[in-house]
Amino acid sequence: MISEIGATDEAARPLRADAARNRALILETAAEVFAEHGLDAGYDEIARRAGIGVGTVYRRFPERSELVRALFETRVEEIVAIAEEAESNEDAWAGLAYFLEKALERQVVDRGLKEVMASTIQDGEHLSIGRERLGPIIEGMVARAQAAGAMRSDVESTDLGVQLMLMSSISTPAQPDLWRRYLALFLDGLRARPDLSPLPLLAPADEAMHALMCNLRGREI
Amino acid sequence: MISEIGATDEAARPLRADAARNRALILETAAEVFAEHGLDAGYDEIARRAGIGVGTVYRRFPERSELVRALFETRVEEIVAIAEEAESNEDAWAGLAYFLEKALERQVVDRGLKEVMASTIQDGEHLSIGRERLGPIIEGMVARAQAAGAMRSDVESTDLGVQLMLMSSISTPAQPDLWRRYLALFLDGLRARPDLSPLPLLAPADEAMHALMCNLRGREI
DNA sequence: AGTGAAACGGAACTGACTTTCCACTTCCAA
DNA sequence: TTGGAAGTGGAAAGTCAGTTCCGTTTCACT
Repeated sequence: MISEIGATDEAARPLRADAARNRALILETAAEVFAEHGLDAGYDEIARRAGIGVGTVYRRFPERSELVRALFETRVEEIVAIAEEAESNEDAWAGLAYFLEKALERQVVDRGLKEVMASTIQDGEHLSIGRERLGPIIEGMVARAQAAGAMRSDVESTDLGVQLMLMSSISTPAQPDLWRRYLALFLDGLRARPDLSPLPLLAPADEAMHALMCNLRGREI
Repeated sequence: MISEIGATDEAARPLRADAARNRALILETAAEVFAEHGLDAGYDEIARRAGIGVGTVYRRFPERSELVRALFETRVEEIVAIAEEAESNEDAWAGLAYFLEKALERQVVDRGLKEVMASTIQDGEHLSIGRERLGPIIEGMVARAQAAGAMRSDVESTDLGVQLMLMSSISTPAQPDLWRRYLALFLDGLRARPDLSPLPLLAPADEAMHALMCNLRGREI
């Protein structure tokens, strides 16, 4: 309740001009670094690229999770928004395909986002956003696509989650879009067909899916 | 060309009895440790579990790659043998499914093996085994399965390699066999169908597939 | 302009791992 | 049985990334 300049978001005391400038610089640089190296990237790499001291980064974001939250909250929201947009498509199958494509477009090029999406539940106290909201939306679309006879009836929404995370690693410098090939293949396998035998085993439960996602990129919690 | 006891494999000078005993113990223990933690597991963990000193492990296997080779050469051969067995199946589609299943059964429970299979080319000078021999066999089966009209004609053998590596990460403590579900789904997507649109993009080249596999589990080279 | 609080940079510290080294033990051949 | 080469265990040294600390600089307010 004090002044106007440099007050970035949560606390009440405004930052000094140089501090605010550096904070913005850190966010900008960290976005790049996390995209390349994931959420475990060293603060010193961020500092080096930003041309500031490590101490400055630590002072502004003593907890890594604060930095992660500041960077990825809106990115996760964006993906939720994509899901909501997809949901509004009358053709649920098309909606699902759209969601998978747009989500992958984002996750493939940003390793940090991929890791955040793989957590997005009780990650400390942060980012308990994504999956809780995404889950029900995907579930609804899956149910509608199955009811419409477009999607085989023995898949569940967690199956899509698992495959989404797997496909988000499929990219090489030579063929950055390679994931599109496997998305197409996956979607073909998802279609309802008269002659399919039912899938073996149960679809993973939500927590199982989460555990799996964490495994996929070494990250704990 | 000297004696008989304790001569383990390559060099000519035999090991002393206690050294030979420890070497066997190291191999036995390292197999476990690598299966759990992958090829980068610390020598100290191996030593601790074997109840010997770290120095002993370093003296016997100064280069990690020697240890890896000693442990995994036969395991890789085993997988090549599975491929050859699969190849002998008149029904190429069934052969491919058999190969994927048996290879996954082995890779899923052994993180070390998974990593070795992801390299198996110019890994130092070692283990230049697997893919060079596996590649042509899979290619042949794919071609035959396509000629027989069982498999869609727009997939290639490298597509199978990519998916094999991805699926080998799908396992949770609660559902260790979960990969079987996604293998079934993948195979369904692989079947020839009159109504499929062709897959987008080119299948990855051999080196692209290799680069991808390395990415998948942080391991370089 | 002057002053004190805030912020800065980067050297120093920390702790986890990896590797080497060496005083002591074990084996084996004479 | 004994001499000495081979082998052993684990402490010490070396690495390396992550974090803290503090002398110096910058800012904002008077």
